[in-house]
Amino acid sequence: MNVDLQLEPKTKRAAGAPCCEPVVYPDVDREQAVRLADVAKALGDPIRLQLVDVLRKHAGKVCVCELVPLFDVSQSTLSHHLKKLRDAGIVDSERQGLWAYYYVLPGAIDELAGWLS
Amino acid sequence: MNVDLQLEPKTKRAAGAPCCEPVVYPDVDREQAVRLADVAKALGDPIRLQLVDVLRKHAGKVCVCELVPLFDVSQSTLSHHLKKLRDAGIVDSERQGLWAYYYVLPGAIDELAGWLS
DNA sequence: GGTATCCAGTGACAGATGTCGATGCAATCG
DNA sequence: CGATTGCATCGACATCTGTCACTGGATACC
Repeated sequence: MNVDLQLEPKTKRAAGAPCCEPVVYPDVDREQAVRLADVAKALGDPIRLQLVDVLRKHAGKVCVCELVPLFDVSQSTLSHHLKKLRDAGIVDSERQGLWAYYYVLPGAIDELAGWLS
Repeated sequence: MNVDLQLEPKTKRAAGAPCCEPVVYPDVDREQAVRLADVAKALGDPIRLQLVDVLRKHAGKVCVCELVPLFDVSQSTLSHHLKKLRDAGIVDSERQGLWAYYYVLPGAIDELAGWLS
């Protein structure tokens, strides 16, 4: 790796001529980029990232009432973040009487992890 | 994996008593979460994600004039996205006469990739 | 010097985001 | 039934974000 092709000294193009043909193209198409970016965006907040971290490491379903005291935000704000993670397909929830239990859906994160590696 | 500890039926707490003690804690501290979230946020836009994809796959330094025609946005918008990636420490640039060449800084992405895997 | 080219920055603007308090709602307890 | 509890949603607000047209600075050519 690190091929580092030497920067060929481009000469100024002739007046009116196109600058230069693109020689590189995206490997991921637009559609996949939107999917991956959606997941990355959902992880682009420290609270949401820590939420996912807690849920992943716990390897089970965690009650919202255990999550709220871990963060320095109001309960409604945390609920909002959990909804964002749900909308991004990263987590899902399950009602059990009064309580709601959250857990990670492994698939969505794996696609981003695969692209990053 | 998938231990799936059975959801113990919590009984309603006594009036005034705290709901339940948190038994799970984040594995990444706040500081690391901010760093990781910053990188994820920078990747949270399809154009920026494709930009990084192009730069990574090309394994070299790519001229801005090659990047512009790949995307359906104005030059100034693309420059704005490149600045965001620079600010996040994901890419850096190098001037060569009139042209600017961008390339990926491997480190920043690796930390996020490690956390995701 | 004068002109053309590449690219970063500015200003503007609509829309999204993070946050809170207040409210709503279903389930549970007494 | 009435009261309480856990959680989602609403309304409001300030801030951030993505986009464009325009400007400006540096470099290269004639």
